[in-house]
Amino acid sequence: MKLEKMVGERFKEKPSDCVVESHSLMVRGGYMKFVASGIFSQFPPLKRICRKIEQIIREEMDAIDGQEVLFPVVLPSSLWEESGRYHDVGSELMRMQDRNKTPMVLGMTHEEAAVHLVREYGQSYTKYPFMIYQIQTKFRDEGRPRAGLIRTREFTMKDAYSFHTSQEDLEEYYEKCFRAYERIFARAGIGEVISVASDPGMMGGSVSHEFMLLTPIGEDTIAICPECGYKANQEAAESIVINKPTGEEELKLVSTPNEATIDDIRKLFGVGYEKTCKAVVYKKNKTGDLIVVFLRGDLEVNETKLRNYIGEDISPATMTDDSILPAGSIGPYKLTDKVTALFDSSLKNLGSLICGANIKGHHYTGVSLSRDCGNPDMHDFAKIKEGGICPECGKAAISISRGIEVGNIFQLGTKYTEAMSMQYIDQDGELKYPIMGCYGIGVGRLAASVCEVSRDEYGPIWPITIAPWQVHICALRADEPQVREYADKLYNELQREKIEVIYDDRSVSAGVMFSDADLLGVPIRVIVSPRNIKESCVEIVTRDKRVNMKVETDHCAEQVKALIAKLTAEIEEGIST
RNA sequence: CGGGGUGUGGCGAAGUUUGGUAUCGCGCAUGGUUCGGGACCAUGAGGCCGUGGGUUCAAGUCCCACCACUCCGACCA
Repeated sequence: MKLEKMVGERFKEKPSDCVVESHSLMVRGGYMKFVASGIFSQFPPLKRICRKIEQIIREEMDAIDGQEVLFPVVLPSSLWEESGRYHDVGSELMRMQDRNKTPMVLGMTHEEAAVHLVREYGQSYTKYPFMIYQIQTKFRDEGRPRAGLIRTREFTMKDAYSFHTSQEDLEEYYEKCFRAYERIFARAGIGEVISVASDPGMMGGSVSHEFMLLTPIGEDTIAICPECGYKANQEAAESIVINKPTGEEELKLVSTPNEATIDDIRKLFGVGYEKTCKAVVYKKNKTGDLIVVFLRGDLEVNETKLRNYIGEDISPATMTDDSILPAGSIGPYKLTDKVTALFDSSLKNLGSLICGANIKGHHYTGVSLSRDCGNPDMHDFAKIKEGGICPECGKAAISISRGIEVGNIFQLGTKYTEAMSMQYIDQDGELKYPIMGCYGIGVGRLAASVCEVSRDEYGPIWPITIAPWQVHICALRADEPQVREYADKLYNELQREKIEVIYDDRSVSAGVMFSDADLLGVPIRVIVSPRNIKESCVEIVTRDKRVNMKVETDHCAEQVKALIAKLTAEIEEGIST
């Protein structure tokens, strides 16, 4: 490919609405173009990167006996009615009608389609286990797309679905897929991706993992224990708080006209967090019923845990002056029975708390939950925090990081096969529901993630395994016959060797040529110039600046090939087999 | 869904307070001079100032409505 004729253009100025580097570089580098919020077209460089990522995924899925299939983008709503998700899912599911007014949806995930495809096939236990996967466009009408390709509405995703006749078999396959994912990320050049335990959410099932690339711009929060290696998404991590038992004190009503927050209370009474009790109010989305969560003053509510406990959707409720609860003065003692009170385990052993009195501008001191509030049950509703206690090894060593979720895997169980009546006859002639697993990777997000962690101030530094081209020839002063003659020859020679090469023979200044090359991020660059030709040599440099050498023109092609082999080997070395 | 912000040639911005000829840089085209990190000179093309209404002799600028995009938060199967 000649750069001269490649569609898309590269430019210097950072687009005004880019807040993360991968987004800015991919727009500036002519990788993609904005079409609508969360919707992009891809220019050749990005398309090539995605194709390579897809190929890696394909090879690894095939290696664990995956069978590639293709589901439709547009599905009849009736299929989603079968699983019950047509009504469970919110507005992320794009709903529409076809010309006959039949309700249709745009596929945002394909569990239903997968079950639909194989439910006649899978009628006998002898067919199991098997896994089907596709690489295809998904559409999720996200409320808030952001950060370029990190969170889009339309995106390409590899989604895989496995079917088993026993939980043990699922677990064994899950483990195989886990390893395949590690190989995929390593081959894509981001072997540093970690796996974390996650909350399965409304997907159903029990066990699930997310694959996270740690970076400050990530949308997920992850708890890591450096002592024992425990890693979990913050929303799934158990929060453990151990309080030294405190003695009980006399209950006293105190006027606190100006104290509404925990910090106000601590200042007024000169106490630590172990004396404070925070109240956070939520409402059930369906009924509007209020729920108050009480927890120790220094902690925050983990809404995922709360949602899972309640079993339905909730959202934060704002208390106004005419609400039944007085904002800033809500407490467990003498609380109205019109709301549900829940208690976090962080309040255990605390015998003397300062709590809101449920009277505007008043607090009680000396509240004992066991003595005054009927000794309520306590559950884990809090977010684990920096320095918190590790649920695995018990040391107070948890560190909190941000990460991009580049893949996830779930043990689904029989949620979909039951809902959609997929059954097989087992050895004993009994009818049973197959057990499912599902496994996803976002292709574009993975490309953007690599860019995010592998770049410098001038552009991306693509790993050779997913780079849009392997070699970039910069012919400085291609108007000089000797330069042109040699560069043309090299270009043809490399292409004959099936090396992917982008050739820049434009009559532009060296600055422009190098800047464009930096933005394209091709790992190996060959510089042909009058200066080099005079010495019968060329320069071979790598985008990451680790290699910078002059070689004789006659040996250039073989040196390039050796370098490609070396860079590829470096990436493959880190891969477990 | 809650709260902010922004819409002016392809890109980045000024102009809006105080209404009066559409402005700058980059890019693009043509010619010339340059030539190893986004060169220089000259000439030129390109904009119903997000949309619709209103006020006014006159609206990018003031008023009303709408739309789009974006940031923070919520949701994200």
